[in-house]
Amino acid sequence: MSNSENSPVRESPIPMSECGAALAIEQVPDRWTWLILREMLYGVGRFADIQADIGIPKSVLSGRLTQIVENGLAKKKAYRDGSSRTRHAYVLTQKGRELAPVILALMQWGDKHIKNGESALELTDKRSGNPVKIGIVHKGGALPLRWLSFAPAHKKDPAKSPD
Amino acid sequence: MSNSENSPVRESPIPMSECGAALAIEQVPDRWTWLILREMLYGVGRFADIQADIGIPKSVLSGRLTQIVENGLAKKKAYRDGSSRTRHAYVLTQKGRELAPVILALMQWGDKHIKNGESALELTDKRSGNPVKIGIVHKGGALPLRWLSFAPAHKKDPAKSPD
DNA sequence: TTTCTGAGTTTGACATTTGGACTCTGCTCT
DNA sequence: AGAGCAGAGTCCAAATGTCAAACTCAGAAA
Repeated sequence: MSNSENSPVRESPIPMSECGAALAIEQVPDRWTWLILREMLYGVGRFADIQADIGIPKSVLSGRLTQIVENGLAKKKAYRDGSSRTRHAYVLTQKGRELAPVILALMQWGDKHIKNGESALELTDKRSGNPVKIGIVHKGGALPLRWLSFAPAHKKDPAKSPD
Repeated sequence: MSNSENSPVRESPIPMSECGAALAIEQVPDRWTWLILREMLYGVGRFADIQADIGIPKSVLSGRLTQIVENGLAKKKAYRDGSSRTRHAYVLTQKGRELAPVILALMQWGDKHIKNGESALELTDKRSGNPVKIGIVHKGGALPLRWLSFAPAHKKDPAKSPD
C-alpha cells in the first residue's frame, strides 16, 4: 500500500467532501442499515421477516427503510404469492445491488478474521460454476455483477483459501 | 445474482451468528469507525489530525480508538519526527489493513453513484503502474493487497470506467 | 360486519452522542 | 529547575437516538 511508513501523514489526501467513501458512508451510516441491506441482498424483503432475522425494533426498522428508499437503494414493491392478498416487499434497486461487492468483501473479511477462514456462503461464477471472490483486479478484468451467484456453503473443512 | 425473483425469500440463508458480514459489522459498527479507518488507510494516524479531518468530537474519537485497538484493527505506535519529542500515532495492523478492499469498494460505489463517476483517488498496481479496481474475480486471480498503490487522481474528465 | 394480520406509528423510559470546558503528562525553552 | 505549551485525553449537561410495548390502520376473510 502507499504509505504506512514511519512518520504519519498529517492530512487526508482526499477531503471528506470529495471522497466517495465518505459520501457512501453517509448513505449507509450504521449497523442496522448494513444488516438490512444484507437481508435484501439475500432476497429477504418483507418488513416482518427482516425484523425477525436481525432483531431490530420495528420503529427503527421503519425509519431505516424510509431512509434506504429515499436514498434510492431499494424500493417497495407489491407482489402476490399464490392468489393470496397483495403484499409488499423491499427490493434492492440497481444502485443498491451494486453495494454487493462491499457487503461481500466485508463478509470475506469477517470469515477470515473472525471465523478463522470458515465461510458460510459460497460465491460462484453463474456461467462456469467456478468459485469467485472479491479482490483487486486490473481494470476490465472483473466479472460483471450479474454473473455472481451465491449459495450457503456445504460444510467442508475450513481449508485456507488459496489466494 | 441469486434471487431477486418475484416472491421474496422468508428467511436469510445464513443466520446472523454465522455470517461473516454480520460479525464484521460488529467490529466496524458506525460511521465514525469507518471514517477513522479511512483516515488510517490514508496514513493519517495522529489523534488531532484525525479529529481535524473528519470533525469528530474528541471524546468520541477517544472511545472509538479504544474500540479499534481492542478489536485489533490498529495499534498505537510511538514515533519521532526529526529529533523532536516522542509522538504517538495509530497505525493499522494487518487485520485492519485488510479492510482496504471494503473501504475501496465503498469508495468506488460512492464515486459511481454519488459523484457521477468522478473519482478522487486512483488505484494502481504498484509494479506495472496499471490501474486497478475492486471487483469480482476468479479465485486466484486477485492481486495481493501489497501491490496496491493509490494516489489522488489528477483531475481528468470523468469518463465512465470501461468495466 | 366483525375479525385477523401484516405493516407500520406512537409513546415514554432509557442510553448514547455532542461540543465545550477542564485535566494530565511530558517535552522544550530559558 | 521552573514555566510554558501542545497532544491526548476526561467530564459534564443538553440534544439526539434507541428500545419494547401498546396502539392504529387497511385490506382480506369469514
